[in-house]
Amino acid sequence: MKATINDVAKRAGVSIKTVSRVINNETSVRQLTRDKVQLAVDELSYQPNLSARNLAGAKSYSIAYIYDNPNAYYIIDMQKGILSACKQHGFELLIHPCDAKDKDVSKEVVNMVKQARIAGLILTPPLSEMPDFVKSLVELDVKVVRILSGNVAPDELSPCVMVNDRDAAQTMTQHLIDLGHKDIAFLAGDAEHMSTIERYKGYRRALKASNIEFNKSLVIEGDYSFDSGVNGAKNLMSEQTTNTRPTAIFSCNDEIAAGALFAARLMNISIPEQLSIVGFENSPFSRQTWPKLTTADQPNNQIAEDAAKLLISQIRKQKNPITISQYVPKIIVRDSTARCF
Amino acid sequence: MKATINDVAKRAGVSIKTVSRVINNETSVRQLTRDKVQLAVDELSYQPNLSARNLAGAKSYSIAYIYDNPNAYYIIDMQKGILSACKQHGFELLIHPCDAKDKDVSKEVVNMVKQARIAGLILTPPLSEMPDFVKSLVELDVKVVRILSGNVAPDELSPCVMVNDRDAAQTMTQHLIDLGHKDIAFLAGDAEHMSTIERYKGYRRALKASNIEFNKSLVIEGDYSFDSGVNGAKNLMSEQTTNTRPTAIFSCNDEIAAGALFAARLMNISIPEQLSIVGFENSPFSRQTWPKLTTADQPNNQIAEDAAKLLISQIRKQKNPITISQYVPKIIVRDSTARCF
DNA sequence: TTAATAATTGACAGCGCTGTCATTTTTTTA
DNA sequence: TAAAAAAATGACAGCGCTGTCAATTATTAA
Repeated sequence: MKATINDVAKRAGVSIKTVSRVINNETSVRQLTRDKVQLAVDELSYQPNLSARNLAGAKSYSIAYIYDNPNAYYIIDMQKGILSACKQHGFELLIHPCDAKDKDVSKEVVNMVKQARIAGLILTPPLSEMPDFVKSLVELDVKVVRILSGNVAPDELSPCVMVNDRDAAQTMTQHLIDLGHKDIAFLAGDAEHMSTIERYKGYRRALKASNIEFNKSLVIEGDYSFDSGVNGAKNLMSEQTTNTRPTAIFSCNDEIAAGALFAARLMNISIPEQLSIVGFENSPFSRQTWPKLTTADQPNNQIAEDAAKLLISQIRKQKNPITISQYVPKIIVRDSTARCF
Repeated sequence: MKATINDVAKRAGVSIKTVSRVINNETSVRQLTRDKVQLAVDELSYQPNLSARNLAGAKSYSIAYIYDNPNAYYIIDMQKGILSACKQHGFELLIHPCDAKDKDVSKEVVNMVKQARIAGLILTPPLSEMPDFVKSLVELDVKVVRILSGNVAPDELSPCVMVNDRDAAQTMTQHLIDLGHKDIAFLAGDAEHMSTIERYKGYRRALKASNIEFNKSLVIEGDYSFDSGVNGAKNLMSEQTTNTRPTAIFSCNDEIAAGALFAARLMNISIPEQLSIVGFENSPFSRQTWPKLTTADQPNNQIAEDAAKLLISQIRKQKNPITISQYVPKIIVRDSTARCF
């Protein structure tokens, strides 16, 4: 059956406590002893019992992934990355979906953390962007790592893994500019989301870099939904509009872009001949629209694994763990963009 | 801080063991005592420590959700349903993604179950449809509940929650027939998946019920992918084809349908005027295609919660738990179907 | 070389709960 | 009514591990 720490101790000819020291990577174990123990561990393919550890120690070996994100693909990817880090370090993962809009989220999550003796938390947008929420968690006896949009962490509350949407958005906009577009519209996601803000900044920066005059009427407020894309594009492209009609549309995510595509179809505007449209996120369905969407992809799996590792090293109080990784999403050019007519 | 069983015992004026009996719903506790204890439990909002339980008892309070399904929305829904049942019954959920195509899945999962002292497993397609895989798990000391396509469980290996794709597919096909279609094609998913088989049976049954002659050349083999839909529809609708060209296409899922939509666009066939197309699954993007897809929706959340409850009652060896719930997906009519021209 | 110091190692209690079995209380039977 | 049977309760060990602190061994200084 399953080996216990006792079996390992006997086999290695040392005390239980010494085995415990080795598996916990504590100092003050002679190398010789350490090797002996490690050998026994390997031979018995021993794995510490998480329940016993959690029960006995002051430490906890559980981390939780708290999420509220409408995008299932994102969550699944994150989850997989986190799980993989957990497996590597002998941690356990608790999954906790919640509703960011609920005014009691904070209380609810705090309770859950207290109840479950959790060592650390991973937060993704939009939860990671809610300062009060984050603060109430940081004040507990848990480590927190946030995944966020931006170049620099917004505060010192916790280490963060940053996704540089700004640079990606700039590159994306530049792609449009390189195709000869000058009248490039911006279909925003939820205004309070950092991803929207960052993508907007990147968009502006690209225009500026190419000396293209910014036209405020080409920026349409909205949210991260298909309908928002439909309405935004209608707005921009309808016959009655008094604005300059854009020749390209930057959408804050793929859903918005899909909405814009839908609207274009409605108005008999052919894509990409009469209008270029780009998305952001590389959701699976960005390959299943007509035409397939040019979009930006981020390695969510990797990001999540890094975040989890960062969290675990925080928990173990290892060296200098406030490393803030930065990822820049990569542009994927497909069929929804073309040279300006 | 957090209340322990000891606190409850003191407050209720009974022994620890009696509290344990109450919270485990054991018999042979007088109603009066039970009430006293329950009161103390409520007052202290006591929740048993899972680690201690797992460690002390022979029983385990962990169940695992093993999945391998490309559809993230499906997994997230399932997960949420399971989580909700777990919370209600004080169980813990382990998440374990795996790769059904890997020849060592079975070994890998078996190991994981042994390692983690898991009381039960929830399996969804395609894992739930792999007899050898299921068998190797059932032989361990764990309860298993499967979620499957069909009317009746394929075997006695474990209790199952059945999703009646057949009836749903029949209704869906009938919808097409009601619109005057007679030449209805069938774009299959992976041939070995029960969902494909069941949906096919429903399709055939609907044709038969309306005395429509079955035309084998309208059935196209494929898999559950966008590309499969593209190719299938091209095949069916191209100019050179020698077959009857269908006036409607039944696709085994929304991705295939989206592919068919894509192909139709390529071939300048207008939907739904010249061709009706239906999907299956009600994935979010079925609302984001042009035109929006008529599809079939199933209450995954509820299915998952039921499956988890069934599993937990199995674990507790309660009464007669081999209840096999049956769900019939519901047709959602949108814009991709129209009366036959 | 020996005493003093530092580095390793181990003995033991106890985390919060459940299982076993003994004890007490209640109910039934004669 | 007492004795026997059944039901309810409790005492206690122990699940596998970690924390504390004492004991042992190795290393350094004198």
